[in-house]
Amino acid sequence: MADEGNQSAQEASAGRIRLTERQQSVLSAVVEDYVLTAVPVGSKSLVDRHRLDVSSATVRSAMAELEALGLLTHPHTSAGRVPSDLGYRLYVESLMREAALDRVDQLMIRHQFAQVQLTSNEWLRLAASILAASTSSASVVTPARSRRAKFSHVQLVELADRNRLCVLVLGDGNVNQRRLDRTTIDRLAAENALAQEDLDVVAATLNAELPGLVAPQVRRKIARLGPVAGHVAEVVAQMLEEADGVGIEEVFTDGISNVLQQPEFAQSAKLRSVLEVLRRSDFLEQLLPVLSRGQGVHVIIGHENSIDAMHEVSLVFAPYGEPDTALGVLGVLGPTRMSYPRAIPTVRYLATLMNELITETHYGETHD
Amino acid sequence: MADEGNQSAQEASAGRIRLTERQQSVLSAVVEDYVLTAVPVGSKSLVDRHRLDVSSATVRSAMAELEALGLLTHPHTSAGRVPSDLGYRLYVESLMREAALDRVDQLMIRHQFAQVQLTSNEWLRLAASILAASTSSASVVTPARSRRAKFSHVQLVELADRNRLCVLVLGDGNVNQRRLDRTTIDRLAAENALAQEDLDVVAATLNAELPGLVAPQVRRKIARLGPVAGHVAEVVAQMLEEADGVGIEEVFTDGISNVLQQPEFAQSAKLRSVLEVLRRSDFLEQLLPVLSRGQGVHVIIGHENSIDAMHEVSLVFAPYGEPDTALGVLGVLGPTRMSYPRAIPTVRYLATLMNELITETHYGETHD
DNA sequence: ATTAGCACTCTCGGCCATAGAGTGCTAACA
DNA sequence: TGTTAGCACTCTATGGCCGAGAGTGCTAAT
Repeated sequence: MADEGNQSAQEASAGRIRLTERQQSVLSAVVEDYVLTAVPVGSKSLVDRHRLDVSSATVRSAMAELEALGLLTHPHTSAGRVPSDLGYRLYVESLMREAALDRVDQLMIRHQFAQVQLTSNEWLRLAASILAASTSSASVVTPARSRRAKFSHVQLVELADRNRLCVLVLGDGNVNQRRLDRTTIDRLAAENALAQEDLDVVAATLNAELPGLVAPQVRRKIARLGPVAGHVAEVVAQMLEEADGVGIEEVFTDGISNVLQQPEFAQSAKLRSVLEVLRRSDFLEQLLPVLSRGQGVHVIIGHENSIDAMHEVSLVFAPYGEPDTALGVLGVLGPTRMSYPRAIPTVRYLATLMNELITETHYGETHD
Repeated sequence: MADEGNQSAQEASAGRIRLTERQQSVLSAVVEDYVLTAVPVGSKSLVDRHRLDVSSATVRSAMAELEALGLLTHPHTSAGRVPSDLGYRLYVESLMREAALDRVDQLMIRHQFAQVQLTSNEWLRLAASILAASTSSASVVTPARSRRAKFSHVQLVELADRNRLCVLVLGDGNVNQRRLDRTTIDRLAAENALAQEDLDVVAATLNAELPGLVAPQVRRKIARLGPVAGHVAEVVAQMLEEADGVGIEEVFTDGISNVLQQPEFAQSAKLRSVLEVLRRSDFLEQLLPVLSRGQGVHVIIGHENSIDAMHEVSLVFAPYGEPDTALGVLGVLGPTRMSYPRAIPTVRYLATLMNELITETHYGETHD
């Protein structure tokens, strides 16, 4: 029930597997115990913890069946059972009872956003921080960006000396800035257009001509804008092109130390490669196909991930924003042995919350 | 010779210690070997590596003397010697032969900055990335910020629906943005001033009245600006106040996995607390006193750091920018066993480079 | 279908012995 | 007097060994 895209190429399907009542409850119990303790769980301790009214022998045979189905594994002959990636998958898809996020948690989260008037970057930072804290995992949040940046507004600002700043507001509400380069400055100087008043005139021209346009359209207009405005429009076009290419380098991360804490990453070498990937763009490209699969929370467990370095971790994340205007991703990264029943509702809630913030949907002060 | 602020309260002084020629070369050799191998270095292997034309017994006695002075330590009776924090300090201050950064490295770094037209945030990101890569440590870069944010320019932008964006350019060239809150929007709506033309008028008013002012001065002017402009000025004042309080939450970090790689952090628990500190503001407060001590590279080794979690790491960093207008910090964080002869020139070079970028000093295309 | 019983397997911790690295000391030496 | 060779000593690291404990899988009984 957790996932709407469960038949995808990369999220292995556990759809075909039919389990008996008993197998289901044993698998659930194993997953839950293992998530909690990080220790392979044996038949004896299982019946102790979960008041199953059967003997350990019965559980043992159920475990053997589950292992034959590829849902559990055996670290070694005389150890307890550990869920396999497929086991987690089945658990997430059909065993886990998923509830909406706790009312109290919802309020607490919402409260933090209401607390301060934040700029959009700080929303992202806050979202990352909340995700990390309330799932005890690492979190990742990307800004919501339009796939094709549109011009909305430009402003040119006089700074000290010969420095002039170009502030560009995009159609999705994001703001980019860049200092004008020397050759552009020279051009402006040649036309005697370095003073703030002159800059305002240039900006006004662009603001009249360019709104709604994407980079190539701006480029096509450059010739018609005259030498000065045209030169600035060139800069604007460059900025739009850059904005198109990205959404990647601006990733907000938090809670890495939460993951370091987990016993499976005690010998830090494993996490190292994961961090490496997190920092680089590869990993977001990995998420892109999922974005196209639309709304909802997506779960990628261990080896389901196409990136080798990510074979020991799971991702729970969701897109937010609106596909046509501005789209971002947020989610958490933890060991495969993470608490999916906790992570999934949290990610879902944060995604809807960010949706609201982005579209400013909360007309009234509805605090729930 | 490395440090201009070596007599500070927190950087323990090794100034009083006089060493014989032999002691000096032994200490240097121990530090250099240990930095390289991470293994306690014994008298025998020392004479082998560094063609010292003395016997191991001689080295042994020198080592014993250095240990008595508190410059070397003994993990246990029959292990080799390891430099103490004080040992590193002495090495850094007077033994290490410090050269400027390699010409080739300088060019490579400069080339990367010249490569693309970057926005200022991407400069910071790039600086962090370069620092991390070329010192194999974690790096930290904060944006250059004025301690008192000054108003320079504001722009109000119409977005979709009832969303209006306030873009504020500060005196130091930084740009902040914020979506106008509901009550401000209502106020504008009441005065029928939601259209872009009306917004431009409001912005023009503010741009005429506020340039150069800091937050409290803006507050004092609010009453005189009329209902609409006054309300926006209120928002501007808030934004200025926030900008005053910070410089902290915006920290660019890179290369954490470099540090994870080091054997001393193999069992990740140690690094965890360091990361925790890095993420939080405490650590920058720690650096603030150093900023006031002025230009130059500063080194804080292990226990010299007042933060407990940092007792196993060293910091090498430098301020950049101009004290009065915009000031930032950049540097690296690594195990105390880091290569100071590599880190110090690199940090120094990056600081001067960022200085140039910030003041746009490179008038010509001087590529060296 | 479930369970009790049992033999079997494997890990983990402790223990011991050994090898090796390195020290500190002392006595000889230049 | 500073340097060196030699030597006894100490401590770690490694590997082998053993026993305890946990857990399984199988079988026979219910």
